[in-house]
Amino acid sequence: MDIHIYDTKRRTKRRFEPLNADHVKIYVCGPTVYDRIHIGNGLSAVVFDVFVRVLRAVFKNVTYVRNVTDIDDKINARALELRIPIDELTRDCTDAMHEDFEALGVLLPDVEPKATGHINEIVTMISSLIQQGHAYEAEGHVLFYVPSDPNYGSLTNKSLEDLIDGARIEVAPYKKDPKDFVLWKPSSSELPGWESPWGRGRPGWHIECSAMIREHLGNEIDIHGGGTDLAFPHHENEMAQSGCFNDNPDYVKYWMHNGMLNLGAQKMSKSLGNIQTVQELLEDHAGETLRYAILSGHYRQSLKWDDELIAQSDRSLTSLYQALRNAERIAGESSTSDAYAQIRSADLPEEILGPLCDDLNTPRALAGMHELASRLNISTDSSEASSLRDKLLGGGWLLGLLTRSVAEFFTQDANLTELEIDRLIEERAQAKATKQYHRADEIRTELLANGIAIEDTRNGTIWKVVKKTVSETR
RNA sequence: GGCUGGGUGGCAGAGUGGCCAUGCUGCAGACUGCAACUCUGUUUACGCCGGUUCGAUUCCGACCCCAGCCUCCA
Repeated sequence: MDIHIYDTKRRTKRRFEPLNADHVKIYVCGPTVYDRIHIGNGLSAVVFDVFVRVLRAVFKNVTYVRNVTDIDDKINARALELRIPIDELTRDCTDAMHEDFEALGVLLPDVEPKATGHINEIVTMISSLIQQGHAYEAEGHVLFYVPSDPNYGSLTNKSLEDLIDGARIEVAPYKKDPKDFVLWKPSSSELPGWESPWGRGRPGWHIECSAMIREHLGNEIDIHGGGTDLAFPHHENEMAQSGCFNDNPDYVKYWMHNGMLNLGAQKMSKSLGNIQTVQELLEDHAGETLRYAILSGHYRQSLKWDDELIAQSDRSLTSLYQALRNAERIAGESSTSDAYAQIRSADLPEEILGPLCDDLNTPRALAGMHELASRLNISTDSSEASSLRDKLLGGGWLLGLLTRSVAEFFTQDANLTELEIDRLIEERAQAKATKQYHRADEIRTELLANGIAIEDTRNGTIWKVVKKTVSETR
């Protein structure tokens, strides 16, 4: 199946043709680790997680690299504030990030390089850029000389004049051109630093990615991803460095950028302080619910994040699990979508894979999931139900949803033990049999007070945990 | 100011030159002892103004509004 992706640089949707169909290479910018990640970071990770699942369903061999920026002035400041060593901070934050990603159903990338592990490669690239006349040393800094790159601005369609007009940054006196950006900067003795031809120092942010891409994927890659807020200046600068280094400004064949997650009318960002961490959201919501909420919008659009979105997502996700439960009744034992990890495109449901291949249209893919669920709910034939269930789970695998068993999903956070619940349900069944409906309703009310809702089916009574509302939680 | 991307029914959110998106919610029925679940049906749409067209939410143009980027950010 063909994949089409919107390419930020060409500003159009293009058919994806890999450089080498036997080996697809994708690089995505991960977070800077100095604190708990927020749900906006989670969005980016989830989006590219789904995209890589789709790539893997279509291509045999995919290498997915997602970096961790572990050297940065904010990290230094945060470590100082907490009075802990810098490497302890970045290690703890990276561990925490892995926990949060896992809760969101994000699989590990093939390689997760850290900037600090690539200093040699960084120094090599900077030296070469200096030699080629694209960079220069000044007062212990090495700067990229922007006017030396005829392609500068071509990723984000910026003219050099516009950049000067809109410049909000103070121009350091040692810069030859106000647009020049730092490749290497000096470190005082108490800051992390490495010896280099330009003295002890540390790399600038943009050069890290150039170096890690080259080290792990080579001089040319198929796809480069990240948040749209990284397009300028981060990716523009990275393109300048790598493009000049290789003399190939098109070393990235497709640029993909996810939209921002908004809290209220504004982008969620650490500098604005309007963030919700994944950790705190997980206190009240299942990671899978958060993932559904993220996928409910298209990845290039900004997503308005609020309690209503989460509540709707939770109800929608529940309806998918309910269909799976129906399937269990008709077609017998069910499994989780994890069982579909190795399945290739030909065996995955067209209803879900099709939309995902069309520039990762997750809202339409979810619509496809619900259409499958509806067909499952009206099905009475066990082989048909079983086939629909397989499709639902296959689609679930692509989206990273339906990873829990039906039993697990409906019994999450139960207040009573299963034994107690079963005993009460049995008592209610007897009350019903003898038409003591008052007692039967009493038991139902009692269960509900403990967060257990029951449903009578022709095969007996089943139960589930009802979600706590905000007022009940407090 | 420049550069991106948007404005769709109560909410979220796809999509299309003429026909059902989908989910949640509301309403009415079926099922049920009553509920719940499920099913069936159903109301309210495409920012504004022009143009092209037999016909535009969808194409073209102007305008208004929103978000992102132009500083660190996913």
